[in-house]
Amino acid sequence: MIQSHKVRLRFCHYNHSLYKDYVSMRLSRYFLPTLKETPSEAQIASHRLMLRAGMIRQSSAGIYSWLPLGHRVLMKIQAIVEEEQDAMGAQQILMPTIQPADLWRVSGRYDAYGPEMLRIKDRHDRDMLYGPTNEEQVTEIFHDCVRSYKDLPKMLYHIQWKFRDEVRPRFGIMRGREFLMKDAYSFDLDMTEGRRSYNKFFISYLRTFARLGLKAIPMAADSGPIGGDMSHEFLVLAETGESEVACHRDLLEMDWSDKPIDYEADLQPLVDSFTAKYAATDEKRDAEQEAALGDDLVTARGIEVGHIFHFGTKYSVPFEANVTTSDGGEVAVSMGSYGIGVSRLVGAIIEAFHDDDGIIWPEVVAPFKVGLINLKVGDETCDGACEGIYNDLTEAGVEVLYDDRDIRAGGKFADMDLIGLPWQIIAGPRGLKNGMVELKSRATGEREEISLEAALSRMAE
RNA sequence: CGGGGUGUGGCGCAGCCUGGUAGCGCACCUGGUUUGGGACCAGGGGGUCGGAGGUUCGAAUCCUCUCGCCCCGACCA
Repeated sequence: MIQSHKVRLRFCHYNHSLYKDYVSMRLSRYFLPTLKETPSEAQIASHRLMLRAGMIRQSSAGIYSWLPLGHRVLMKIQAIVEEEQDAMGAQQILMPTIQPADLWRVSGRYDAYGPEMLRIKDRHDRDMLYGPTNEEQVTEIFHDCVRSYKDLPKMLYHIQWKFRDEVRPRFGIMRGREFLMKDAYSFDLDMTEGRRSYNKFFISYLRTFARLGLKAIPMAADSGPIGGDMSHEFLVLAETGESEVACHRDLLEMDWSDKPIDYEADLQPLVDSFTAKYAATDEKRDAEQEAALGDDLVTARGIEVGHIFHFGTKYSVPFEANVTTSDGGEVAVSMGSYGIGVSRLVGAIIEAFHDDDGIIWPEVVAPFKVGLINLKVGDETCDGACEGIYNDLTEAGVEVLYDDRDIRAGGKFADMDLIGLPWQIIAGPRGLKNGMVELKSRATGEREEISLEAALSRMAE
């Protein structure tokens, strides 16, 4: 019943790295506590649907447990983020969630950060904190381990739970206090080299979000103390976005999901082709430029899913993260940091893909590819056909969620639409008499009556 | 952190104003009838009404304090 197949995803936020086979499932055994009614606290679609689809449960304000269905999606998103980070040359590490306050005293941020930082004391009465980010930690590691310009450039990333004690968490996991984030850090000899790293992340982010089925628009962001043009936010357009944004229509048309990128080539022209076009978050909008765009102007609401930033020597100086140069001198390395809100992406994807009946997962992150509905459990023909479909698809490497529960058809349809698997195979006694099943696309709602064999080969493609 | 709201079984809610010992729908369990878009009948289990103090013969209900959660705003991946 449970068989290994080619769908492999990596778990990485545990103590050891391991590969896990994602398997098909029988709904009668699956932990999927769906809700018919909407919990009153959920205001926006993604929050509502994640609770109703049994993906998450709230623990306290802005803190959630991830149930099997939600966890699967989260891990799939994480796996795609990892693949794209690996592809651009970043290396995965894993830093702690709990950090010593002393580390943050070096950069001065222990006092600067304010009540958003969750502060803890250990049994020895030492000041600790639950990390809201990891610049200090990674810079210390770099300081300890790297001496020479010959070791540069380096790009390190990790995917870890972070905590920011938001005054007002909201929108479910979209703005929780605890959240899963990919953050990466680049180390270069100088700003010029730093820009090369920055550009790699810029392009890599376009690919990552495109692969997830999202249109994420890079928009100039406040670049802080360093100034210049080396900070961008990536925003997904969605009705329930937190801020009003505007951009050139052309930026909506980009699709990087299947374009090969040579990360060692000069990426500047590519980056320029995006940054040249107008794109602004609400606080950066410019009425004059927008008027000039005319029909090419698009305004919408946006969800920030990524942020890249070059900050030079802000941390390398206090941590003395220096390298020797080719002429025997010594310089503090030039650094950048690059974030992707992994858990937030789950919400962002749902905001972008849902209807009144439920979620509509893009296939790449769908918890299962196919939902198999047995319309008459207990009927020999139906049970036999469904077992066959279930086993054949699973063996072919297709993830199937088989609704073998002995409940009414309406409940199965409703649950399947709610959890939003891309395809439904509906098998009932009526069609099976002639060897036919229904294949329904969740996205279009289209249903076609096709032979059992055709359904199998279509899904196994 | 300012402003507002809310807390009654797993979920959604009524009861509170006008105190008399807790109710409805869904879900759950049992039996039966049903069975292609969230069935019906009968029976059943589950709640110290967020917590503490007070008023009273008596408090879900009135008073005081407190905690949780949600919404608007400011702030943020």
